[in-house]
Amino acid sequence: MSDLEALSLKLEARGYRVTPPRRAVIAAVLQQAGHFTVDDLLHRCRGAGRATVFRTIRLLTELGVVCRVLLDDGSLHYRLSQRPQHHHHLVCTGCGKVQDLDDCAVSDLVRELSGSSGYEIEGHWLEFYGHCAACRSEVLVGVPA
Amino acid sequence: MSDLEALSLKLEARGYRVTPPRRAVIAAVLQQAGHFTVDDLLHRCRGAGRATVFRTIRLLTELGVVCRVLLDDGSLHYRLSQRPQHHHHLVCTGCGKVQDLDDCAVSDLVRELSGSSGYEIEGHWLEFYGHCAACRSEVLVGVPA
DNA sequence: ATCTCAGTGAGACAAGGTATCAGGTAGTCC
DNA sequence: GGACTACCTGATACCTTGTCTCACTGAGAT
Ligand SMILES: [Mn+2]
Ligand SMILES: [Mn+2]
Ligand SMILES: [Zn+2]
Ligand SMILES: [Zn+2]
Repeated sequence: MSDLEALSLKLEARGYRVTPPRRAVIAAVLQQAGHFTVDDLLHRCRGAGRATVFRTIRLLTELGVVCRVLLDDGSLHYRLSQRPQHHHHLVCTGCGKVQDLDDCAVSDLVRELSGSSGYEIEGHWLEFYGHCAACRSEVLVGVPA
Repeated sequence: MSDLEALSLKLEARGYRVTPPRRAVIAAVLQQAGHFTVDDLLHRCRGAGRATVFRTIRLLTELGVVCRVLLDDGSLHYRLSQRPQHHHHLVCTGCGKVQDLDDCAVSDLVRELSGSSGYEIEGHWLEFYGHCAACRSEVLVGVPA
């Protein structure tokens, strides 16, 4: 079964219709290599209007099919989710490569904070930025000894 | 010395002129209770054009006078900084109250990740969301026993 | 007095996203 | 099959959060 079929079934199981525009958006998402904006998608996806692309991305986000990636400049990108559960990202600011982090690194912290702060903590944002090994060695090549 | 004077000196020390529009923006910032948008500021601040308000907020952010607060919906607000150093926030999604967290809770984590991931980690975003004690007890009042 | 340059505001522009609304179409019930 | 309905669609207007352009101003240096 193709990824597209699998996602179609997932939508149908949730009561959503799998229409040609939605199929087009999903296909475009599946073709994206790394993280992308809705505009990227629009350029690679004839067969769905702008509003529908935004609506479908929102849908896919709610279903956990894509995840939102917050870049260091504050802009939001999207990305085909590699993990169904809650997780965070390590983004290379050189090449844009994204590493999904296995587990939520702050769950202990959240528990601790819940106790000490008096707040009931219900959510958080966490993203890391840096340079991947490949981009680091590239930089080194350019630097005189 | 008033806060306004102190900030004026800080600007001058960095080589910036303290002009009436800048003074107006700073005064408006000092009057804000919690976090605010530039639009909030514009409504409470005659004496500076929109572009200047944005420019001044950017300046104050660079100087560490205000900090950016990322809300759970992804929108960016600003806030008079209570701590000069790098820190994170705990935001009440009920009343909007912001708690500044003393230290960066993920610095150990960053070090650990730097080793295990092969990335050189240079930055991160971290914000927590929840309900403060006051908002929690309010909710309880509304809930039937 | 003149020069220079940081700062200014009006307004254009841009990105990213939502609201509106008339029209299309899939599925359902008879 | 025909009628109904609920979902879905795209064009378009609109909104927010900024940045850019550009002619102008005004402080301060010489
Ligand atoms: Mn992810
Ligand atoms: Mn802060
Ligand atoms: Zn890289
Ligand atoms: Zn609260």
